[in-house]
Amino acid sequence: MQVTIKEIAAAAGVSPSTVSRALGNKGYVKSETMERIRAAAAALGYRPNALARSLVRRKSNTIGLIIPEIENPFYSEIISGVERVATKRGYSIILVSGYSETGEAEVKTLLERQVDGIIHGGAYTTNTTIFRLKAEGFPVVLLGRRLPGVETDCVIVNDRLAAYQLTNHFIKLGHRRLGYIFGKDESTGSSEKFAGFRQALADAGIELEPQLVEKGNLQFEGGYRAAQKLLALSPRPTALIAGNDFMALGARQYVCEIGLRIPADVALGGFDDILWSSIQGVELTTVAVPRYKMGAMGAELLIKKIEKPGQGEVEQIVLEPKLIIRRSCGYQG
Amino acid sequence: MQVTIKEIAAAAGVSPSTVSRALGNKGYVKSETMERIRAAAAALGYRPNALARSLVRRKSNTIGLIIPEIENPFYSEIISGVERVATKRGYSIILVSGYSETGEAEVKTLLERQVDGIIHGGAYTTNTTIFRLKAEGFPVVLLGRRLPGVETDCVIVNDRLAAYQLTNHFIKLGHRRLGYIFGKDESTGSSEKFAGFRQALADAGIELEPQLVEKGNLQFEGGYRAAQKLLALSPRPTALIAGNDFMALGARQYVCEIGLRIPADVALGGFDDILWSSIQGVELTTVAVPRYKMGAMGAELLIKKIEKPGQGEVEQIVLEPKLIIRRSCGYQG
DNA sequence: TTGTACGCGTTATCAT
DNA sequence: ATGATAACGCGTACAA
Repeated sequence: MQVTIKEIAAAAGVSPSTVSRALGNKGYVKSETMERIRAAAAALGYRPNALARSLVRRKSNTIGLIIPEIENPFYSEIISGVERVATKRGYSIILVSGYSETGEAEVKTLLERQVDGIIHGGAYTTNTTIFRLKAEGFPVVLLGRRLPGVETDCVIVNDRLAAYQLTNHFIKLGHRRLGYIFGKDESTGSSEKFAGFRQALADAGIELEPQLVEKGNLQFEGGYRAAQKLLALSPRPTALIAGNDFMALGARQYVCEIGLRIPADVALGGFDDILWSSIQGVELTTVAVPRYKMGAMGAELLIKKIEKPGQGEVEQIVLEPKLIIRRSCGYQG
Repeated sequence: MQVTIKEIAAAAGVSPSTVSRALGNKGYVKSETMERIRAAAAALGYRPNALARSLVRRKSNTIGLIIPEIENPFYSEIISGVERVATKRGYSIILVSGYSETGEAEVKTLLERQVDGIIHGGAYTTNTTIFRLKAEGFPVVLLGRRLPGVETDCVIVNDRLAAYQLTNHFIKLGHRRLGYIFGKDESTGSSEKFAGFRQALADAGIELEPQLVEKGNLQFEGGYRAAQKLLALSPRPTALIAGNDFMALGARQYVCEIGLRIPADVALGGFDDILWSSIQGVELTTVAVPRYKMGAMGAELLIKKIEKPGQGEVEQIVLEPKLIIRRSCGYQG
């Protein structure tokens, strides 16, 4: 059975409200009775009921974390960052996966559980639920992506710049026929990267042929299939750039299977700098995304919005990407 | 402002309790008033307050998930499995990381939040908190490891068998001088695997030299350093087996760096079959651990314990490992 | 079939 | 410095 504040009151010979004050060190309470209460609480093994507390305080100290595809290790560090900061600031996190496009059900659950705010780890542009929340003034922070048309608080990376730098690097290495593996229409990150890619080509006076762009859906499989199509073209592209490392590795898989060599026959680039990309033999040139930091700053931002509501200029934190040059692009340091 | 059951009652011209019954379809309620209430609720945008509900029901429909090192992608799929099942069964999950050895603080938070049960994704043998919980009859399910001395509900893999099969495979390929990279003392999984390793050697009449065993702490770095030491021995071991793929990849990194070839100069084996292990060029021979399934079954088991308490024979679900033979062991299919 | 009254465990307000 | 009281939002036994 649960030990409640009442039983402590009885044991210590005081009223429940005094116990509440003593344990929460609010208001005045004589240090002597304080002791008695503390002792009784310890003796009985008292554990405050956060539910009851949240109910009366109208604040749960809980934040909802929506992650699309939890099984995708890309999100591991994001979750870690969020968790660490949240814990430090006294918040617990309720984790849900965002498989559905609108996120209707997930958000509903979170709101019913009275979360104080929501962090969304990969909202699609089709997500109207987030839109509504924002309109109601409910604290929401987006990670990695924005919702076009709505100014929402978010922590993102400068995807366009990232893509520009990466593409530019390949161009400088002499590549003029670059295949591009696009992510997903509904993700602003994908569009931003593509924009950066095009810009780099344009600045170098290279015309982009439409058939050099394939969609990969952000998955390993998608990268594999996209590479299949791109490498069937003639003349073959001399380099492939994928919208994330996952797809780049999928492409790599295909390239290896048909016996081509990276980077001799096909150079390869990606985005994110997931752990795989660095290991011997893979050594993928990519753009590092500070995932842990993104999660951590997202949590900081959300908590700030929760605790200082109203004075809400929208904050959009833009992290700078970092080009990581490895063997797959053919560059010899 | 929150829309409560009272406001619906007022809008529909009934009492709060009637609304409660209508929305929860308990007890009798005329279908006509039912309609009125439903309509009012929808019109006002009613959202039940799970906190209040949990308080009175004395059940939160929430489970705590403790994961050591969330940023370790090994746990991604476990989390995914737990999340999926929990959601389907109407439970939310509160995620905490288990950095501290005893897990004292994490568990305290979870209990205060009134979780109905706890899933622990990697309890160390030093964890006395879990021990206490179990003693109190609180629903707890362990994943991947057991606590020696206490019979707890858990979902594990047959680590000993896994190690036996893997080692045996190497022995059959002709290796007699095997280096072993041990995980972590506090993890029963590590000890079990080591036991399987030794057994395989013994059955083959190979004596185990102590210096052929190094500790790797389950991390990439640890694997790297262990390989450093093991490969400095002379004669050099012809094969290395690591307690998990992470360490195996660390070892691989070192092997590559000093210019040795896998498997020609050194064969390599691991455990877990994480995604990396399968990619071209790595192709690590390993033993697959069904992580998603482990999480999913763990959640099923815990919910079962929560909903049918008392009739508690301890259930220990043992999943069978699966040997995955790839290039790194030198076997030519 | 519906309403009344109370309790879940806690905190906050206002007396004392 | 402490205690009585009400309230947070909901569920339920009991009465009507």
